[in-house]
Amino acid sequence: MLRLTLEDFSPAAIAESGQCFRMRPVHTEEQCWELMAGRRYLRIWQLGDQEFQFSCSEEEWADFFRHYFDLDVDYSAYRAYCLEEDEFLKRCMSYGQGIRILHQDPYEALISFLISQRKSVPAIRTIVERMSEIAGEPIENAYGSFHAFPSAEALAACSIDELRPTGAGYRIGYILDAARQCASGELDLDGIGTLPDKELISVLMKLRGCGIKVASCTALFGFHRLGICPQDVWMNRVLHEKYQDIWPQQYQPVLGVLQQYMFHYARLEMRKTTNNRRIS
DNA sequence: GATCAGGTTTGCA
DNA sequence: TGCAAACCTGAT
Repeated sequence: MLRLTLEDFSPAAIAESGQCFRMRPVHTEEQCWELMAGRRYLRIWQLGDQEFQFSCSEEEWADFFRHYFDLDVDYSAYRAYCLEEDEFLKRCMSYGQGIRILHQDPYEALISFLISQRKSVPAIRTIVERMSEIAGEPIENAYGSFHAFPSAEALAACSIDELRPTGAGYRIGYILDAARQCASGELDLDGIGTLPDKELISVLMKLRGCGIKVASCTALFGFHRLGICPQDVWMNRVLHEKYQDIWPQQYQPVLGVLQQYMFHYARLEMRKTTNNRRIS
């Protein structure tokens, strides 16, 4: 158990920001979240604005989770890219204060975002959870029974019929293809980690079911390429309505981070205004 | 029950 | 090169 004061950290915003699918509120406890990252389990309690308690040891924090939450970086440096006159982005950044771009495992990100196509966040969560139950290693701890994210080898060994109960539908073929390529070494995710952004995206896009959106999400959330901005329908609407279809040049180096604030804001605003599909 | 979902592939002009 | 239809199924 570990207690920390963190200035720019919001489990609620991170869990809802659509970048990961295995972090969720624990409803039986106040201000509490849990997550699986690979085979690691973590529980987080928010005790005050900046006061947190974590279920891991100091060693596991230092070795893994501190980096996982990108806490070695000061996000005010990213927010400083905001143009003085950009009131919209200012509102998004204030709204999403505490968002981090996680250092997720590239393979986990790839599989998760292959599933994400044409699916809502709750549906993706359900599918990932069931996939883990079917092919992931069981994990027992003081908080209950869980399943690790299935390894590429475990997934590759599955048949389409075994994965059908996940509800992933036609995406199952995409998942199996990708898992088999990772397991066989045909696709070396560690190896392509050194490629420049554009080449990384184009290698990922050779996978079946991996178009520009899924490749961009994998690059941003799995490879931490902060200049890459996944353009989905929400971000297209923001880009069109707020930026006349062109991102400000100055934003390019950290557009992925700025995008995350905008996406989070736009998604929750849209939910409120069902009649008027405009973002204010 | 209908409609849509944070897309991609395929087929056809 | 551009566009629409088809794809599976859960969530609302």
